[in-house]
Amino acid sequence: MRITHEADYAVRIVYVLAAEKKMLPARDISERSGVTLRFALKILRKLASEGIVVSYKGASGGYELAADPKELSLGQLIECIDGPLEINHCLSDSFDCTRVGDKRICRFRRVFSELSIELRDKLYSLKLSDFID
Amino acid sequence: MRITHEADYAVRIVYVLAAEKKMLPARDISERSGVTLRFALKILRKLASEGIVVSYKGASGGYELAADPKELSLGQLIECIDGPLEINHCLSDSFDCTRVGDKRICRFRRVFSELSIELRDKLYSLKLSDFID
DNA sequence: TATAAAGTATACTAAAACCGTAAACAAAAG
DNA sequence: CTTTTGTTTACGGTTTTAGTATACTTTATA
Repeated sequence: MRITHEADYAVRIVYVLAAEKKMLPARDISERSGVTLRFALKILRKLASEGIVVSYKGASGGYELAADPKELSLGQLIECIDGPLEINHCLSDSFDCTRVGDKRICRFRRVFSELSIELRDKLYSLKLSDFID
Repeated sequence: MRITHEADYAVRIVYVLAAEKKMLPARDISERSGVTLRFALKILRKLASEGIVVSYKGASGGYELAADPKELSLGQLIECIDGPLEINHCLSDSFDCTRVGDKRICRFRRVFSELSIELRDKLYSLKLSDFID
Protein backbone atom coordinates (compact mmCIF):
# COMPACT_ATOMS: atom_id res chain seq x y z
CA MET A 1 0.00 0.00 0.00
CA ARG A 2 2.90 2.33 -0.63
CA ILE A 3 4.20 4.45 -3.42
CA THR A 4 7.61 3.26 -4.65
CA HIS A 5 10.91 4.75 -3.60
CA GLU A 6 11.30 5.85 -7.19
CA ALA A 7 8.13 7.97 -7.03
CA ASP A 8 9.28 9.43 -3.73
CA TYR A 9 12.63 10.30 -5.32
CA ALA A 10 10.82 11.91 -8.25
CA VAL A 11 9.13 14.26 -5.79
CA ARG A 12 12.48 15.14 -4.23
CA ILE A 13 14.07 15.75 -7.61
CA VAL A 14 11.30 17.96 -8.87
CA TYR A 15 11.32 19.83 -5.57
CA VAL A 16 15.00 20.63 -6.10
CA LEU A 17 14.32 21.90 -9.61
CA ALA A 18 11.35 23.97 -8.47
CA ALA A 19 13.27 25.53 -5.60
CA GLU A 20 16.21 26.32 -7.83
CA LYS A 21 14.13 27.82 -10.63
CA LYS A 22 16.86 27.21 -13.18
CA MET A 23 18.56 24.51 -15.18
CA LEU A 24 20.76 22.10 -13.26
CA PRO A 25 23.03 19.32 -14.50
CA ALA A 26 22.02 15.83 -13.40
CA ARG A 27 24.98 15.63 -11.05
CA ASP A 28 23.82 18.65 -9.07
CA ILE A 29 20.28 17.33 -8.98
CA SER A 30 21.60 14.03 -7.68
CA GLU A 31 23.63 15.71 -4.95
CA ARG A 32 20.92 18.05 -3.76
CA SER A 33 18.17 15.45 -3.83
CA GLY A 34 20.21 12.65 -2.32
CA VAL A 35 19.36 10.28 -5.16
CA THR A 36 22.23 8.44 -6.86
CA LEU A 37 23.18 9.90 -10.21
CA ARG A 38 22.28 6.84 -12.25
CA PHE A 39 18.90 6.41 -10.66
CA ALA A 40 18.20 10.13 -10.88
CA LEU A 41 18.91 9.99 -14.61
CA LYS A 42 16.42 7.20 -15.02
CA ILE A 43 13.77 9.16 -13.17
CA LEU A 44 14.55 12.36 -15.05
CA ARG A 45 14.06 10.53 -18.32
CA LYS A 46 10.54 9.51 -17.28
CA LEU A 47 9.79 13.04 -16.12
CA ALA A 48 11.08 14.43 -19.41
CA SER A 49 8.97 12.05 -21.48
CA GLU A 50 5.90 13.34 -19.62
CA GLY A 51 6.93 16.94 -20.24
CA ILE A 52 7.41 17.65 -16.55
CA VAL A 53 11.05 18.60 -17.07
CA VAL A 54 13.00 19.54 -20.19
CA SER A 55 16.50 18.33 -20.87
CA TYR A 56 19.37 20.13 -22.55
CA LYS A 57 22.05 18.03 -24.14
CA GLY A 58 25.73 18.56 -24.46
CA ALA A 59 28.27 20.36 -22.35
CA SER A 60 26.60 22.76 -19.93
CA GLY A 61 23.40 20.85 -20.42
CA GLY A 62 21.06 19.70 -17.71
CA TYR A 63 17.41 19.62 -16.66
CA GLU A 64 14.94 22.33 -15.97
CA LEU A 65 11.40 22.26 -14.63
CA ALA A 66 9.00 22.60 -17.55
CA ALA A 67 5.73 22.56 -15.66
CA ASP A 68 4.30 25.42 -13.62
CA PRO A 69 4.76 24.58 -9.92
CA LYS A 70 1.27 25.96 -9.30
CA GLU A 71 -0.16 23.38 -11.68
CA LEU A 72 2.14 20.43 -11.12
CA SER A 73 0.73 18.11 -8.46
CA LEU A 74 2.06 15.31 -6.30
CA GLY A 75 -0.49 13.00 -7.90
CA GLN A 76 0.80 13.75 -11.36
CA LEU A 77 4.38 13.08 -10.29
CA ILE A 78 3.52 9.82 -8.58
CA GLU A 79 1.43 8.52 -11.46
CA CYS A 80 4.19 9.46 -13.89
CA ILE A 81 6.46 6.97 -12.13
CA ASP A 82 4.16 4.39 -10.54
CA GLY A 83 1.21 4.35 -12.91
CA PRO A 84 -2.43 4.69 -11.89
CA LEU A 85 -3.20 5.40 -8.25
CA GLU A 86 -5.34 2.41 -7.35
CA ILE A 87 -5.51 0.87 -3.91
CA ASN A 88 -6.58 -2.56 -5.13
CA HIS A 89 -5.53 -4.53 -8.21
CA CYS A 90 -9.20 -5.27 -8.92
CA LEU A 91 -9.57 -1.67 -10.14
CA SER A 92 -7.25 -2.08 -13.11
CA ASP A 93 -8.88 -2.19 -16.53
CA SER A 94 -7.71 -5.70 -17.30
CA PHE A 95 -9.08 -7.19 -14.11
CA ASP A 96 -12.11 -9.45 -14.42
CA CYS A 97 -13.91 -9.51 -11.09
CA THR A 98 -15.27 -12.91 -10.16
CA ARG A 99 -16.31 -11.99 -6.67
CA VAL A 100 -19.91 -12.79 -5.87
CA GLY A 101 -22.26 -10.48 -4.05
CA ASP A 102 -23.69 -7.93 -6.40
CA LYS A 103 -25.37 -7.59 -9.73
CA ARG A 104 -22.71 -5.97 -11.83
CA ILE A 105 -19.89 -4.75 -9.67
CA CYS A 106 -19.05 -6.13 -6.28
CA ARG A 107 -19.52 -3.90 -3.30
CA PHE A 108 -15.94 -4.14 -2.19
CA ARG A 109 -14.74 -3.04 -5.57
CA ARG A 110 -17.05 -0.06 -5.43
CA VAL A 111 -15.66 1.21 -2.16
CA PHE A 112 -12.08 0.55 -3.24
CA SER A 113 -12.83 2.56 -6.33
CA GLU A 114 -14.33 5.43 -4.36
CA LEU A 115 -11.43 5.53 -1.93
CA SER A 116 -8.91 5.44 -4.76
CA ILE A 117 -10.61 8.36 -6.47
CA GLU A 118 -10.67 10.36 -3.25
CA LEU A 119 -7.01 9.74 -2.59
CA ARG A 120 -6.11 10.49 -6.18
CA ASP A 121 -8.08 13.75 -6.14
CA LYS A 122 -6.32 14.86 -2.98
CA LEU A 123 -2.89 14.10 -4.38
CA TYR A 124 -3.79 16.00 -7.52
CA SER A 125 -4.92 18.99 -5.48
CA LEU A 126 -1.54 19.23 -3.74
CA LYS A 127 0.61 21.38 -5.99
CA LEU A 128 4.35 21.63 -5.91
CA SER A 129 4.11 25.34 -5.15
CA ASP A 130 2.48 24.42 -1.83
CA PHE A 131 5.82 23.02 -0.73
CA ILE A 132 8.05 25.90 -1.76
CA ASP A 133 8.52 28.91 0.52
CA MET B 1 0.10 1.72 -4.13
CA ARG B 2 -2.05 -1.38 -3.81
CA ILE B 3 -3.11 -3.75 -1.10
CA THR B 4 -1.82 -7.28 -1.72
CA HIS B 5 -3.85 -10.08 -3.28
CA GLU B 6 -3.60 -11.80 0.05
CA ALA B 7 -5.38 -8.94 1.83
CA ASP B 8 -8.01 -8.90 -0.90
CA TYR B 9 -8.50 -12.65 -0.42
CA ALA B 10 -8.81 -12.15 3.32
CA VAL B 11 -11.74 -9.84 2.68
CA ARG B 12 -13.38 -12.44 0.44
CA ILE B 13 -12.85 -15.18 2.97
CA VAL B 14 -14.25 -13.22 5.88
CA TYR B 15 -17.16 -12.17 3.72
CA VAL B 16 -18.01 -15.83 3.12
CA LEU B 17 -17.87 -16.57 6.84
CA ALA B 18 -19.97 -13.52 7.69
CA ALA B 19 -22.60 -14.35 5.08
CA GLU B 20 -22.75 -17.96 6.21
CA LYS B 21 -22.97 -17.13 9.92
CA LYS B 22 -21.71 -20.57 10.88
CA MET B 23 -18.61 -22.71 11.02
CA LEU B 24 -17.24 -23.90 7.70
CA PRO B 25 -14.36 -26.29 6.94
CA ALA B 26 -11.45 -24.71 5.09
CA ARG B 27 -12.31 -26.57 1.92
CA ASP B 28 -15.76 -24.98 1.75
CA ILE B 29 -14.31 -21.57 2.47
CA SER B 30 -11.82 -22.10 -0.33
CA GLU B 31 -14.51 -23.10 -2.80
CA ARG B 32 -16.90 -20.30 -1.99
CA SER B 33 -14.26 -17.59 -1.87
CA GLY B 34 -12.35 -18.77 -4.92
CA VAL B 35 -9.05 -18.85 -3.03
CA THR B 36 -6.94 -22.01 -3.28
CA LEU B 37 -7.16 -24.24 -0.22
CA ARG B 38 -3.50 -23.91 0.73
CA PHE B 39 -3.45 -20.17 0.43
CA ALA B 40 -6.77 -19.86 2.24
CA LEU B 41 -5.34 -21.87 5.14
CA LYS B 42 -2.40 -19.51 5.38
CA ILE B 43 -4.69 -16.51 5.48
CA LEU B 44 -7.06 -18.14 7.95
CA ARG B 45 -4.14 -18.78 10.29
CA LYS B 46 -3.30 -15.07 10.31
CA LEU B 47 -6.95 -14.16 10.85
CA ALA B 48 -7.15 -16.66 13.70
CA SER B 49 -4.03 -15.29 15.39
CA GLU B 50 -5.67 -11.85 15.40
CA GLY B 51 -8.88 -13.26 16.85
CA ILE B 52 -10.89 -12.40 13.76
CA VAL B 53 -11.86 -16.04 13.22
CA VAL B 54 -11.78 -19.05 15.53
CA SER B 55 -10.64 -22.47 14.43
CA TYR B 56 -11.91 -25.86 15.49
CA LYS B 57 -9.53 -28.76 15.11
CA GLY B 58 -10.16 -32.36 14.23
CA ALA B 59 -12.77 -34.06 12.14
CA SER B 60 -15.78 -31.82 11.56
CA GLY B 61 -13.61 -28.88 12.46
CA GLY B 62 -13.39 -25.62 10.57
CA TYR B 63 -13.43 -21.88 10.95
CA GLU B 64 -16.02 -19.47 12.23
CA LEU B 65 -16.17 -15.71 12.34
CA ALA B 66 -15.25 -14.57 15.83
CA ALA B 67 -15.65 -10.83 15.39
CA ASP B 68 -18.93 -8.95 15.20
CA PRO B 69 -19.50 -7.97 11.55
CA LYS B 70 -20.76 -4.61 12.80
CA GLU B 71 -17.38 -3.97 14.43
CA LEU B 72 -15.01 -5.71 12.04
CA SER B 73 -13.72 -3.27 9.43
CA LEU B 74 -11.99 -3.52 6.08
CA GLY B 75 -9.08 -1.59 7.54
CA GLN B 76 -8.62 -4.10 10.32
CA LEU B 77 -8.64 -7.00 7.85
CA ILE B 78 -6.17 -5.35 5.50
CA GLU B 79 -3.76 -4.39 8.26
CA CYS B 80 -3.99 -7.89 9.69
CA ILE B 81 -2.48 -9.19 6.46
CA ASP B 82 -0.46 -6.32 5.01
CA GLY B 83 0.63 -4.43 8.10
CA PRO B 84 0.22 -0.69 8.68
CA LEU B 85 -1.69 1.30 6.07
CA GLU B 86 0.90 3.84 4.98
CA ILE B 87 1.10 5.35 1.53
CA ASN B 88 4.82 6.13 1.74
CA HIS B 89 7.67 4.17 3.28
CA CYS B 90 8.91 7.36 4.94
CA LEU B 91 6.05 7.02 7.42
CA SER B 92 7.32 3.83 9.00
CA ASP B 93 8.77 4.11 12.48
CA SER B 94 12.22 3.01 11.46
CA PHE B 95 12.55 5.55 8.68
CA ASP B 96 14.97 8.41 9.21
CA CYS B 97 13.98 11.27 6.94
CA THR B 98 16.93 13.05 5.37
CA ARG B 99 14.90 15.23 3.06
CA VAL B 100 15.62 18.93 3.35
CA GLY B 101 12.97 21.60 3.53
CA ASP B 102 11.61 21.88 7.02
CA LYS B 103 12.65 22.21 10.62
CA ARG B 104 11.65 18.89 12.08
CA ILE B 105 9.51 17.00 9.65
CA CYS B 106 9.51 17.55 5.93
CA ARG B 107 6.38 18.94 4.34
CA PHE B 108 5.93 16.02 2.00
CA ARG B 109 6.05 13.62 4.87
CA ARG B 110 3.41 15.62 6.68
CA VAL B 111 0.92 15.41 3.83
CA PHE B 112 1.67 11.74 3.22
CA SER B 113 0.97 11.17 6.88
CA GLU B 114 -2.29 13.08 6.78
CA LEU B 115 -3.47 11.26 3.67
CA SER B 116 -2.55 7.90 5.17
CA ILE B 117 -4.52 8.65 8.30
CA GLU B 118 -7.54 9.76 6.30
CA LEU B 119 -7.48 6.63 4.16
CA ARG B 120 -6.95 4.45 7.19
CA ASP B 121 -9.84 6.06 9.06
CA LYS B 122 -12.14 5.51 6.12
CA LEU B 123 -11.19 1.86 5.79
CA TYR B 124 -11.76 1.41 9.50
CA SER B 125 -15.19 3.01 9.24
CA LEU B 126 -16.28 0.49 6.61
CA LYS B 127 -17.64 -2.46 8.54
CA LEU B 128 -18.17 -5.93 7.19
CA SER B 129 -21.88 -5.67 7.98
CA ASP B 130 -22.10 -2.88 5.39
CA PHE B 131 -21.44 -5.48 2.72
CA ILE B 132 -23.92 -8.12 3.83
CA ASP B 133 -27.59 -7.94 2.83
C1' DT C 1 -9.45 -47.15 20.14
C1' DA C 2 -8.40 -46.82 15.32
C1' DT C 3 -8.71 -43.82 11.74
C1' DA C 4 -9.72 -40.37 8.81
C1' DA C 5 -10.86 -35.64 8.58
C1' DA C 6 -9.75 -31.67 9.88
C1' DG C 7 -6.30 -27.76 11.40
C1' DT C 8 -0.91 -26.35 12.61
C1' DA C 9 3.74 -25.14 11.72
C1' DT C 10 7.57 -24.43 9.15
C1' DA C 11 9.88 -24.00 5.34
C1' DC C 12 10.36 -23.86 0.54
C1' DT C 13 9.96 -21.99 -4.34
C1' DA C 14 8.67 -19.51 -8.62
C1' DA C 15 7.62 -15.25 -10.40
C1' DA C 16 7.18 -10.52 -10.27
C1' DA C 17 8.40 -6.05 -8.81
C1' DC C 18 11.67 -3.05 -7.12
C1' DC C 19 15.95 -0.65 -6.98
C1' DG C 20 19.37 0.35 -8.89
C1' DT C 21 23.94 -0.21 -12.29
C1' DA C 22 26.63 -0.64 -16.75
C1' DA C 23 28.03 0.39 -21.16
C1' DA C 24 27.85 2.16 -25.51
C1' DC C 25 26.00 5.94 -27.87
C1' DA C 26 24.55 10.85 -29.47
C1' DA C 27 24.47 15.79 -29.08
C1' DA C 28 26.35 20.20 -28.29
C1' DA C 29 29.49 23.84 -26.23
C1' DG C 30 33.79 25.79 -26.35
C1' DC D 1 37.61 17.83 -31.97
C1' DT D 2 37.39 16.88 -27.41
C1' DT D 3 34.98 17.08 -23.29
C1' DT D 4 30.80 17.34 -20.94
C1' DT D 5 26.51 16.39 -20.82
C1' DG D 6 22.16 13.64 -21.82
C1' DT D 7 20.06 8.97 -24.25
C1' DT D 8 19.09 4.32 -24.80
C1' DT D 9 18.96 -0.25 -23.78
C1' DA D 10 19.99 -3.83 -21.29
C1' DC D 11 21.43 -6.23 -17.29
C1' DG D 12 21.39 -7.94 -12.50
C1' DG D 13 20.84 -8.33 -7.47
C1' DT D 14 17.43 -8.09 -3.82
C1' DT D 15 13.03 -8.09 -1.84
C1' DT D 16 8.26 -8.96 -1.87
C1' DT D 17 4.45 -11.50 -3.37
C1' DA D 18 1.93 -15.43 -4.18
C1' DG D 19 1.43 -19.83 -3.66
C1' DT D 20 3.01 -24.86 -2.49
C1' DA D 21 4.87 -28.88 0.12
C1' DT D 22 5.56 -31.71 3.89
C1' DA D 23 5.39 -33.43 8.15
C1' DC D 24 2.82 -32.93 12.16
C1' DT D 25 -1.13 -32.54 15.84
C1' DT D 26 -5.80 -32.66 17.26
C1' DT D 27 -10.37 -34.56 17.61
C1' DA D 28 -15.01 -36.57 16.14
C1' DT D 29 -16.95 -40.60 15.35
C1' DA D 30 -17.52 -45.30 13.92
